[in-house]
Amino acid sequence: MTVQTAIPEGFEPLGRHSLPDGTTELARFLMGKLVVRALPAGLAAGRIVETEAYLTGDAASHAFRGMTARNRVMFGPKGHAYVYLIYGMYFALNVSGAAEGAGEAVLIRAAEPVLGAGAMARYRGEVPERDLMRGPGRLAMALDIDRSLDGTDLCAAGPLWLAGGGGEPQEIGVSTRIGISRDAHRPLRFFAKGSRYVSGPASLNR
DNA sequence: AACATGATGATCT
DNA sequence: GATCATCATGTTC
Repeated sequence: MTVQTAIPEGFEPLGRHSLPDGTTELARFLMGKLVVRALPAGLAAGRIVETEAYLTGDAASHAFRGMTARNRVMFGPKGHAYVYLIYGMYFALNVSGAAEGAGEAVLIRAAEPVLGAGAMARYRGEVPERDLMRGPGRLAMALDIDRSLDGTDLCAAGPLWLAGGGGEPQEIGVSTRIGISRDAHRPLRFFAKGSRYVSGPASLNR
């Protein structure tokens, strides 16, 4: 009989077949799902409350000028982690979304801590619980995510994966994306209306 | 609540 | 050499 770390009910990895085709659909689908991380101190998880889609032909996308060493995961099979360094100090977690061969991904911008907030504080410091995962850089810090997790299969129990979540359905708002200049008008950001755990200016979150 | 600024380094032109 | 899919801290309203 195999002994294995127990995964609590509801935190089991999503099957890849359950991920919708289409990266914009994936960005909507991931709202309310869980990001789960196996940390030395135990499992940590957050309920996703904010995502952004980066699509083919999208000048704001890292894949706009084709595949490079950095963005290669965006061109691989869906449901894998694309992790990159931004502004020289922070990491950001994306989920690859396109059919194999095209380069698309969903940026996970913010989440509501649901498990292991104490473990997250080890990497985030003494900040309000609300701010643990509010923003892509903060979320990556809270879950100790860096480039070593680039390419991780998010549909399998490992260091990092996606789970079903559940809980109350969220009302989803749509807005322009944050922090970009090219193709900035496109309505490709999704957020949980009324959630305190969403990042960005209040004016975008209505 | 809104805005300004500095930190800091890989990546690509 | 310019450009960032950001954050923390500061100032001003």
